[in-house]
Amino acid sequence: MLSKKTKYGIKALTYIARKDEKFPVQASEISESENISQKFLESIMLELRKSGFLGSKKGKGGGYYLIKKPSEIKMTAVIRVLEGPIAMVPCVSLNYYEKCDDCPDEDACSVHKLMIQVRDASLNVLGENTLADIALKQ
Amino acid sequence: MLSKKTKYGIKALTYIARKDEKFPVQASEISESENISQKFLESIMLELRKSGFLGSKKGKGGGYYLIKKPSEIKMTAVIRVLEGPIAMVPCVSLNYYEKCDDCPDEDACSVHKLMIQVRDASLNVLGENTLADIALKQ
DNA sequence: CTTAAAACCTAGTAAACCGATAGGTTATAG
DNA sequence: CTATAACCTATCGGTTTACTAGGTTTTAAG
Repeated sequence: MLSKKTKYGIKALTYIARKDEKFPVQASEISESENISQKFLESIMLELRKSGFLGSKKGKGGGYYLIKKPSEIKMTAVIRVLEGPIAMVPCVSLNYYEKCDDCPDEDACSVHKLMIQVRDASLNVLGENTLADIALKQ
Repeated sequence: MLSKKTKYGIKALTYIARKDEKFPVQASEISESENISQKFLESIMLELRKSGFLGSKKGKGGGYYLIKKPSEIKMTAVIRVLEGPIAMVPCVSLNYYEKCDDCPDEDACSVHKLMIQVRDASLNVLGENTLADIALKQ
């Protein structure tokens, strides 16, 4: 299951991408429009800024803005930052690999074999989709 | 992330499928061979029996056995029973659908749009794979 | 008939995680 | 100077996860 954090983060990025304006968008505006707890959203925006997706401006008229073009933001990158690994099992994760302590031989493991396929399928979808793609209305 | 419960459940099913013997397999044997806590595994086996994947025999010489042929057991079915929905968001789940309370219009939701694609990709892999496929060694 | 084995059942529990909330501080535009 | 909005830290109740404990029931074998 996708965490609310990731879901809200993607929604916020989408919101900003759809506005397509020069001046920054406030977290309060997004939280109202998207029905997201403001304080919770603030922490997510902060994370998106620190990880290089957003820039910010403090004070009156401040807010957040995209640093890159929506078409250059892959959903794999967003999800890896907010959610963590895309793989369903650490032992098939490309970016967060961890060996299973119970499993002596990965190549013999049926779960491993299956989850590699699931990972590749998900990775394919999330790698093909950019923020620009999902921000398109309808 | 896949829960240990699901992971252990799939490993147990694989173990039984690979033995390919007439007489039942004990939970204790599986727990030892696969490094799974016995009591925890017992509860999983019970669930797999109650959901129609396994049959059981009590007492000495008892154990668990597959009710259907491995090639007839789709991984979608196993995962839905042990893990729950395959979709990453309830609003795109086929078997566990739930409306998001924050989202007024699913068709306009970027997360929805993306997660439908991820769901279909995963469903495709998990629907194509049976227990027979993943139990194959190598 | 007794004993051991194995499934079956119920309850509890420590730790982690999630989704927030509280209560500020800092920077900036007007 | 004041209002605004990002930034930061801490906390917290609820839920889930991965077990563990401690049995009961059924059955094969001696």
